[in-house]
Amino acid sequence: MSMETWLTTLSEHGYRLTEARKAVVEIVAESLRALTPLEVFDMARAAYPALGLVSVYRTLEKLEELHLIQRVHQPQGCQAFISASQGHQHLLLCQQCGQVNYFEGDNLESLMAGIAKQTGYKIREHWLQLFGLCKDCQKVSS
Amino acid sequence: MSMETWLTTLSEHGYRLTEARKAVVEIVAESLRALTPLEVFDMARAAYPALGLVSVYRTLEKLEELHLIQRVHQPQGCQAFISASQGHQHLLLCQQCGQVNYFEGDNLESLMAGIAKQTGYKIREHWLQLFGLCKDCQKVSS
DNA sequence: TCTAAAATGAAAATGATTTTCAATAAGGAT
DNA sequence: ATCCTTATTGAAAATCATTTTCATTTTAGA
Repeated sequence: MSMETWLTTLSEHGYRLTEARKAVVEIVAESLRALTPLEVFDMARAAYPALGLVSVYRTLEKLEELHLIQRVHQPQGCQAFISASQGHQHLLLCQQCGQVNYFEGDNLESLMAGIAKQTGYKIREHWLQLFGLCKDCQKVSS
Repeated sequence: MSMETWLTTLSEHGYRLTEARKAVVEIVAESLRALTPLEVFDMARAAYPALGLVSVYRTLEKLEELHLIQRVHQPQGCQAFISASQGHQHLLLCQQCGQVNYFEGDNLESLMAGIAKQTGYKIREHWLQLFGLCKDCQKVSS
């Protein structure tokens, strides 16, 4: 999804299109890896120096609320965000360069049904994330 | 695993057995749900009122290093810890009462092999967590 | 344009975690 | 049992990320 789609979505939900928001959206929508609020701040200030860190937090909050971005949980921390490619809710992260890939995990249904039966739980949500090395980083580190 | 096993492990790794540590270990080893440092602090002070919050942080750090506990990631936050039942690295959490269950996810191997083939990634680690309602909480909330 | 309301950035407040440090306590050596 | 080295402690201060407050600016619809 492109920057323009995000801006339209923000606008459609009654949020105004400001310079601060455009700068933040531009960075996050285009990034291939998960970024922390501070990283977004630093990168977005290149295009809009007056930007305040507070506006980064506030914009990320709204983008998350609109499901345009999602929080990425990692052993090193859970403050980073990445574009939320609709439908593909599972992540594959490169431990070297941080690049994020999405994949579908349909085969999980039978596993979850089995667990539900075994434990008596009613399962309502699941998280699956894979960590590894992308094609490029395998070359470099080996 | 019992409190005694944890204390023995700490000792075997050169860590001293202090009252502060015993109080923390007792609470965390016995808990069926993930606890935050502050929760551990409050609960452990019942047994050892002189306990400082700093010692809770330091003890949790060591228990994690020894793989006796693991951090639990949830939409609400990622500061809580639970006993790390060896071998069963996957979690099943009740969204109502917070109870944690463990399960094995062997069936994942073929899924991961498929993703690796598709994407060219070398997968080195994975996280799988299920969220839902335990048997008891299904009764209550319905 | 004009105007009401949303959004801003700076500064202060908050909350969690980490560091510093002098005092204490654990546990191996005696 | 006692001593002695050193890990560990709790309190206070420092740090760091995030949130709140607030006076000012900007947006977008009238």
